[in-house]
Amino acid sequence: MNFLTANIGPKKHQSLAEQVEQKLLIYLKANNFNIGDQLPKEMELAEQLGVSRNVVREALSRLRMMGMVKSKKRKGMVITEPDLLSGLTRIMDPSLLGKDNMQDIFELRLVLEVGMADLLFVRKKVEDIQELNDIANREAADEACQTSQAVRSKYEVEFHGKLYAMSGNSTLSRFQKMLLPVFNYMVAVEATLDKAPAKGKINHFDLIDSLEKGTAAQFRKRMREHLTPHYTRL
Amino acid sequence: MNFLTANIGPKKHQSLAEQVEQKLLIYLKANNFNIGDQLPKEMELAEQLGVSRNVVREALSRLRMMGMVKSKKRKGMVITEPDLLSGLTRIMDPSLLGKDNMQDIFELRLVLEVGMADLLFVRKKVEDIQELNDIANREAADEACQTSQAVRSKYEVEFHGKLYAMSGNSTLSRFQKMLLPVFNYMVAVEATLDKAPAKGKINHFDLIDSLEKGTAAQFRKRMREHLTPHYTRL
DNA sequence: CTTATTAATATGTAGTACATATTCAATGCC
DNA sequence: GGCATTGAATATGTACTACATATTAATAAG
Repeated sequence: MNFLTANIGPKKHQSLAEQVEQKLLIYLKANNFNIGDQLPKEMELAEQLGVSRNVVREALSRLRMMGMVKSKKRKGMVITEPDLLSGLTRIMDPSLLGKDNMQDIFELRLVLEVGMADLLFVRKKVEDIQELNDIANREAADEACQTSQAVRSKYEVEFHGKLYAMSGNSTLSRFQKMLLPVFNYMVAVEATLDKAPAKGKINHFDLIDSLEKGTAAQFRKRMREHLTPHYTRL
Repeated sequence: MNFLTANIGPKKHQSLAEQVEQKLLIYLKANNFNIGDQLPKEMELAEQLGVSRNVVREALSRLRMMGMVKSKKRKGMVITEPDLLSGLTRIMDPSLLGKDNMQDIFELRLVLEVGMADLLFVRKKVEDIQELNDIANREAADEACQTSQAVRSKYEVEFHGKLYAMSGNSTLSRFQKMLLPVFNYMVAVEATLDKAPAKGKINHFDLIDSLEKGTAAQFRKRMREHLTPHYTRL
């Protein structure tokens, strides 16, 4: 049973490459392959699917991009584990995205940082708290924070980035890094609209304090408060 | 200035298709195109990049997959707005992903549902509350819930799906739908490990009640409590 | 038995040819 | 003149061939 001949329904005006991509995905999902398993060679796939090798390669190019397969010169192709964020890393850019998508991303960040609390409390380590304190202390000592939004932003990114890293969820952490340009863009737009990015009542020390001695619920509340300036954008 | 000749650094053993993809991405980002703008034709790109049309098409296949460009037979290619989740929709499948990635996704769901509270409070409508009540009432009246995990799961999905929809964040909502198979798989594994998916102390009516008359902070707390059975997996 | 050479293999790249869909212009008819 | 039809032009979509490249396997030489 090879599933390469699966009927993918009456999609309208789909190119062969798209159809083949779908069939390959069905094929991969249905056969429960393991990482490292060998795939048929391009020519075999082309014959089985009744298309040219060219079309097969255009479809495989997509799978390769997602990290689902890897190919070597004479070894052929093997299954690999896809990268969850392979697509996002390429398109997470203010110059490529529209207003709605950026708003969604902006909101997503707020959701993540407030919802992340339990992960942090489960996985926090004393060294982590120490590092957060270091960042907050450097921030407090840096006079440039008073005048420069860029400097403020630098510490903000460093502090919150550390929180994501502490979550122990590498997908989450990677997502945050990708999200930064979009978020910064949104904040910049915010600034031009005279919606001053006023500092919330809760600062980084308050967050650390809660993380160290408080509860997840309290931390969420403080984080929500800390992010209040951004929540006005909803 | 075309940026197609951008130096993409000394990446080792990259195929031409990958290199061209990168160059095209740089090209698109740097030129601040608008949706609908025309792109050079494939042959022109091939010449400018010094590669065959074949290679260009393999790269373009990826961009098409992400929804960044659309091409029509004689019109050529135009810029379109990429789909944030085009990659994820393809790979979000338990049979393709490994343990770590699935754990990340599992956690992500918990983070999202707890962190989502403020979006819900900003955007909730009376009809939404009504619909949530309908779901919860149907669930309470359905005796099959006592015996069948599948039936319980059905209402669970429906209720939480409605919450995502209420968030007003379509990316978030779409993500939830894609996340379901993975989450269900994790729960199924959970079940075999005898970690009974005991019901939390907070049920759907409690969540509705909070959403209707309470605060976001309270809702987060209840949602966290509602999800407690799953939080044991952290 | 080990090493060097050679052959075989599957992907990567180039190039040509043609199919297909769509636009645009020219033609011819009323 | 206005309008429909026809036909040419164009860019993508698909097929096919040829060869380059890297890697493995087999073979020959010492």
